[in-house]
Amino acid sequence: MLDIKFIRENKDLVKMAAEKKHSSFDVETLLIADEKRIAMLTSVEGLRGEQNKMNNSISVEKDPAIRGQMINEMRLVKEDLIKKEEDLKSVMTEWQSLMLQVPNIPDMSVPDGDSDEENQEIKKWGEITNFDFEPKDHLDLMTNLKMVDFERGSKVHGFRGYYLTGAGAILSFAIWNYALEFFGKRGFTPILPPVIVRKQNLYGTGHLPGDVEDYYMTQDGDALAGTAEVPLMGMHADEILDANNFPIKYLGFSPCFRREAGSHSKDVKGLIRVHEFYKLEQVILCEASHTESVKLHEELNRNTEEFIESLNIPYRTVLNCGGDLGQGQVKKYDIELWIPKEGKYREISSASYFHDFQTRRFNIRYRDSEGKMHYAHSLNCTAIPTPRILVSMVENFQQADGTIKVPEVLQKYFGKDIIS
RNA sequence: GGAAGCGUGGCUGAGUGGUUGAAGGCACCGCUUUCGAAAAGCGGCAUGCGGGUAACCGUAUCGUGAGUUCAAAUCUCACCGCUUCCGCCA
Repeated sequence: MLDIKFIRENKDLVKMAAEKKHSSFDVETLLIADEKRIAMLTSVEGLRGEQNKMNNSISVEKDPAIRGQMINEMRLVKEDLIKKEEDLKSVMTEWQSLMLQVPNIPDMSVPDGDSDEENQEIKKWGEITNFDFEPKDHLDLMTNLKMVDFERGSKVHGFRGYYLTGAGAILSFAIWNYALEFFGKRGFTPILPPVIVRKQNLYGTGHLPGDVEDYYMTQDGDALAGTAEVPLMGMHADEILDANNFPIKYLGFSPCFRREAGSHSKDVKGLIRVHEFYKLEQVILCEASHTESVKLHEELNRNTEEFIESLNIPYRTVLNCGGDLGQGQVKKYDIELWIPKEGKYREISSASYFHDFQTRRFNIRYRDSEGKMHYAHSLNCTAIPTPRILVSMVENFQQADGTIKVPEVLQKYFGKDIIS
């Protein structure tokens, strides 16, 4: 959500934002609705004013005859008011629905482009793994080592179902424990949030109204969150935060549910694209300063890069193009890990900042040192997704005999240095 | 699942139809006093929207939504949330 005043004063910017994000949103439609809204509001408020004034006179009037006459007069005003209020309400409904579709303004540094194919590589780390044998893909490797069971996974869950078994399960716990320690050292408070969330939280983060098809819903109308970002942001909804605690840093750990509607032909095999997975997610709330947002955005992304570096997996970082940005995102980096068998990098992390786009929707505010109220800024970045991280880990660290070396930093959590 | 109660500003807590955006207290911010501090005294202190250069004016907001009424924090209904008791259960 953007400030309507800002939209009015910067309609060209909003128009450019929609174009850059390849959104069909038309700012002119909103501005017309807004003019109507203001006109109706002014007229309704005028009538209400009249009513309030008269009501005050009625309440001090002692003479029953005069009083009765006044009340009768007010009946007429009320009829008029009811009609005007109905008109206002329908304009408001249209206005609100349009307001929810306004895209946030992307940063100047965001490149043009239609899809993830046009994201710009800004960094490459590590040597691409060379094998003196024919490497296997993660399906074969993990199935052979009984780390994963896709057949029974789809028997029980259906398409995209999987079981992590034995070493696959233990390795996941090792990663989670290591990540908890790694990010804990960087000032993040670990949180286990609820994942069954009210829909309003998805509106808050900006996932709705855009992506309705992507969510599993319960019979009570709640949604299963696709990321801990949702409950972590909802956590402070309607609160006035103490600015002394900024930046607030949370490390959420949660199951993540994605219907993957519309991606049926993509990544049909393996652990890249699944309906449920676990993710550690970094979320930050900070003061309303662009500079601070930018600084923390770099920091968040760097945290995950350093985490991957400590695992010694080759990666690259891309700057996402306009068409690959979410509605509320100002700028985004993706971190992609090298997948040897596919011969390409695959996304495992996404770092973005939103300015006050989300906090406006969630009504998360704070007072500055002068007592003035502001919406906080929000940011988030994947810390580590499992099992997706396993794909590149097992493929990169496989050996000729089909066993897998455990990254050094994980060994103390995994208990062994080889998966065999 | 059954029963009862509750939901007011940053916090606490009055307020059951009429000049109530809402008493009192705490916290916070000024000033007085003090060498300084504490204490005390005086004053200030909600947010959104619209208008105005501004002082300010109008309007809305007492969990949410609908309703009754000339008028709702106050009455009615629904929903949401919380608390307590009983039952059930991982």
